[in-house]
Amino acid sequence: MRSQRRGVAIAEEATESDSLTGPVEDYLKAIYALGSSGAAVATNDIAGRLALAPASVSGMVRRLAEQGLLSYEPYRGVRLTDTGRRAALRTLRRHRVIESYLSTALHYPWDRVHKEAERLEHAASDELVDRMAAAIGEPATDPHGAPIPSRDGVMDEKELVSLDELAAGHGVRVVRVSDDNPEMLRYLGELSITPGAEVLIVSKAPFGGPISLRIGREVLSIGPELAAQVMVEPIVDADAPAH
Amino acid sequence: MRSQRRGVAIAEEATESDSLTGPVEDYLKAIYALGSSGAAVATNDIAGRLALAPASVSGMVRRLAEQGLLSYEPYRGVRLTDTGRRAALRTLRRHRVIESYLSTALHYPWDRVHKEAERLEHAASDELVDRMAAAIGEPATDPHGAPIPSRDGVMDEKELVSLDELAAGHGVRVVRVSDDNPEMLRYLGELSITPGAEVLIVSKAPFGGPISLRIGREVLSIGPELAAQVMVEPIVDADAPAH
DNA sequence: CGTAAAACTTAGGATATCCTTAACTATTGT
DNA sequence: ACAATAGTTAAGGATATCCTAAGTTTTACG
Repeated sequence: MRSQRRGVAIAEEATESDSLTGPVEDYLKAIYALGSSGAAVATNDIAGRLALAPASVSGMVRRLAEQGLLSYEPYRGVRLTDTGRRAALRTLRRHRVIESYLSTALHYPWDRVHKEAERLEHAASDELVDRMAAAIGEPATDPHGAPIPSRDGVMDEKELVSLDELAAGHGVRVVRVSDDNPEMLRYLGELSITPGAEVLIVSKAPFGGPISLRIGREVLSIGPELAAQVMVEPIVDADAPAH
Repeated sequence: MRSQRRGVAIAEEATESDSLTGPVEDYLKAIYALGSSGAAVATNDIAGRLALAPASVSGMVRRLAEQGLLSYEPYRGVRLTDTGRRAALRTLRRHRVIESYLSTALHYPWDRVHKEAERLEHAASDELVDRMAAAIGEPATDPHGAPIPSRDGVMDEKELVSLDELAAGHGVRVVRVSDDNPEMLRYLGELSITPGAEVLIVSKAPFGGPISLRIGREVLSIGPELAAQVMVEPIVDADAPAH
């Protein structure tokens, strides 16, 4: 596990404050997301997620390693360093606070917050993000149910199952949906499948067939592809917390 | 007045929607500001305002002319086209709405809104800016008193005098102060010299001496350099409009 | 365990933006 | 008319990011 440092004298520890470009922040976010399981992240997966050629990722990843944002052993994948993880979480916090703020304070429809936040997250100062968070009561999650990292980079991700993994009969609460497909979000919104909604799985047809759900009095059915995007947890009575 | 078009086939009329980079928007803002008098704007003045070498401006200005954002005759200065003016006013609107929003909705101190807006103005969508403006009641001016262009690019600039141009005895209302010097803004804030404040010019010492002002019950004095940054208008009784 | 497929890297370059210095040219003021 | 001022072109450099093509390493598995 020989370190990669070459002739370059200094490591240029990321200045922490800012100075990260938009694309770099995007790399870090992607690597964070892909590496949540703790394993090293594969070049190809990063390339896939960012829609870039694998060779581009190799190059960028080397630079990020030189900046101390991640550790990198050629052919073995990358892993964020503490500095890199902090930077990723800071960007994630920006993104999600901005999404929440747009939704709550400016009444943005939830299918459009992602795109706007994607641009603003690279331009907003920490102060702005903190003020936004304070103004809307320090929400714990964004409009799609994704947890918002705290100022000092702590985020608690729940273990969740997706709606298509459960058999008929389960009563669940929607916790989170994926945030980057506006059309899907609009559709889910129409169906009232939003974080917090309580859903009963009425039936589930085999071989990729439709899943029938009851939400309040409505009964509707969705395909497994859509169901896979809806993350849920078992319903626990709010007045009688587990244990 | 031979046109500059070279071998390049198309003129690529600015796509109107966006696609302007941050620096380009800054050029347009600068040219707009310098050209308010209607005259052509000198290369050197643009360079001075943006802290660039004059040669850099020559280069950029040629590109902007090719994009149809301004008209440019070498050695004769530049003038914004309608397209260019609209783009400049859009950026100005963004900047000032954002400043106002930060101040009103997020309680930013007025000396810090400029810097934040300077970054956000290049990233915010028109929709965001419009929502911000609506949320704070479509203000007519930003926190420093600068008028906010309307959605469709109309801005009414008043004729103003600066505080150091007036003789003792005048009663005036502060309309506008320059926005880019945080320390000055903090100081003006401490003195309650903010847009809307009513000020009586008590005395004015000659040869660049101090100007003595009464604001409410306070009497204070400031130097001419500072006074030159404070734009005022004569007080007209609000209940009895002029004429 | 050897080899083909998959994953990954390096080499070499293209592109896009914006900026600079140095040297030259045009305009202007006296 | 000519020096001072203003402005221009030429040539190139800094960043930052991406790509294709070709080669190398790892992995899967017969």
